[in-house]
Amino acid sequence: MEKHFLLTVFENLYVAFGPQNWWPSESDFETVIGAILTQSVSWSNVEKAIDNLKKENLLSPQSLSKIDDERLHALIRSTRFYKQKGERLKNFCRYLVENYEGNIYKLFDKDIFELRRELLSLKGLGKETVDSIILYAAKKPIFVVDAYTKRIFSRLGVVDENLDYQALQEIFMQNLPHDTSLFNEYHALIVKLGKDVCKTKPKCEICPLNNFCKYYISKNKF
DNA sequence: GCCCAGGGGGCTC
DNA sequence: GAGCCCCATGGG
Repeated sequence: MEKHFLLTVFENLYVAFGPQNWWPSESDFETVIGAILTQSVSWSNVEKAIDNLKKENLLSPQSLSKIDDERLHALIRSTRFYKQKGERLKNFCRYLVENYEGNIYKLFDKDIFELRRELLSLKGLGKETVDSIILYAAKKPIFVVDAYTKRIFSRLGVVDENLDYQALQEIFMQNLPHDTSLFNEYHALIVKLGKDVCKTKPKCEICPLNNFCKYYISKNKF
């Protein structure tokens, strides 16, 4: 793959959809909470939960680390696996309070890969969630991979559809400048394209990438 | 009624 | 390491 290709795709998406303004939140701590709550659920479900937490003044590491389970479950029920997610939130907040005085910037103040390893060691934080936290909350340049990334770029014919997370991430990291705002906008645009166009049943007619998508050129191949 | 979301963990083989 | 199941709401 030519290095220029990934930038060309980005430019086409940006022209078509414009800036996505991720991550929608009032604070970097809120971004972390959103990253955990949005695991396998649409963002509209997450907004309700975050609004609930705000209304009750609970959106802080100190409050969430010691909140009653039943109460938390009720507030974040809209985010699907709410018992698991409740525990994940409390786990993270407890860790933050005990090790960093509840200050995420003290947690973030380290090398990008050291931070990644540390976050990955926390239960309930996998690769995608951790990379989202690093990119959108800590604002360090790491490329976030998700199911849409795999689906879209394998259909474009530039990556193997069986590549794992790490391999796919390396392709983007090796072929793009390590720029936080580029990675921010690129991932958001991929999600936008995935949601609106490139679903299981794609709408190739309205896809801004259709002139170089192999799926579009020979549909019966897939 | 169906489908699937801005995943991760645990288990089996 | 891959394949499967579990979790368990809401919008189209």
